[in-house]
Amino acid sequence: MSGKQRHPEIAFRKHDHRRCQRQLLSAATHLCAERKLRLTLRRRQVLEILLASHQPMGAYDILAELNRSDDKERVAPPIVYRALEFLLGEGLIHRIESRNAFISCIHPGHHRGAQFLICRDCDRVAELESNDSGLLAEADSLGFAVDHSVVEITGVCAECQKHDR
Amino acid sequence: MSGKQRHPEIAFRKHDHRRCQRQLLSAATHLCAERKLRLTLRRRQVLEILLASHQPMGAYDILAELNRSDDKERVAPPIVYRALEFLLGEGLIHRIESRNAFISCIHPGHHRGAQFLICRDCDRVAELESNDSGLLAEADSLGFAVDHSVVEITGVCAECQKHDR
DNA sequence: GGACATAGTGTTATATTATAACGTATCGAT
DNA sequence: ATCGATACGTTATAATATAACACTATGTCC
Repeated sequence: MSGKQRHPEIAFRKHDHRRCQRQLLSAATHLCAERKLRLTLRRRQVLEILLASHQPMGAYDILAELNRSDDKERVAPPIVYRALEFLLGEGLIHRIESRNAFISCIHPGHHRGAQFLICRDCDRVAELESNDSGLLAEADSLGFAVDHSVVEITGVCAECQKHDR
Repeated sequence: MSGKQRHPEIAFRKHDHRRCQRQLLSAATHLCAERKLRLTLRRRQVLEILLASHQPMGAYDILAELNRSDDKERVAPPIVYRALEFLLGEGLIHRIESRNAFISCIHPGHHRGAQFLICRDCDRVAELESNDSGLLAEADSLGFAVDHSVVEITGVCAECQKHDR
């Protein structure tokens, strides 16, 4: 499988996003098949909406997007939240706590907490995979059993700094 | 000034909390005086409520607490949110993003982002002060200008692990 | 010490984010 | 074909947060 390595700062660079999207959706499909899970219509729709960009989206933005396409069916919040819950659980998306928002994962299926650089100008988010070992070691030395870690760094990305702020 | 050093895991240990509280309130008072800021009634009340424990509290919990004491005056959400905003701005409290909650800072006035260990059993929160230099270095190498960092690690504290879960 | 500008408060209303509860539909196994 | 389990659809509502505006207190300039 070629082209699978995605560098962390992909969101901050020009890239063939169509291809990126296709690959990630395909990865999700395979992952669900392997795990014998159902990537149902709603789940796939929500994932596709998130895959359309490397920007975090609020649940209600996703909802609006779902309701935009067809002018017939209107869908209610629980539909979206349930799909998000599933996708989070399988490591296909992440939640950005500091924004109450959700974003597609660029390393689908890796459960271990990622780290995010969030540009406050353009709102793009880079997903890093440092092993924040220093901190985890410190937790360990205090006898603290780590479940999950949230690391979200806000600032201004290189691109936006060029545009003079 | 004696007894000023507070170790990070203080929340997870028995300690003279009355004293801890008194010192932190006094530190806040001095800090506001130095900075020529007003630690008004509402601000002090909210800070005191947060200082009463090392546990994060939601804005509406704080509100309820404010409204409990006197049975006369009822205060509305903006009062609380404004006080919280001030206290956050001066580094007297922190926001725990993953819980939509607020907690008193054990190193008042230090603005740089702290790191938190959050016990999901007892809800106590330890405030660390690692320099998560690895991550910041990585941000830097991507040309990303860091503003603020959120680091929240959820798990089970040593104490709660003893109680067999 | 009165007039002014500013910062803080009080109040109402409302926006935004998230979940409870319950009935219906779909899927997969037998 | 039936059954149990999972997912969906729907209504209502909970929990968190802010907008907007009038009023009050504080500091400061003269």
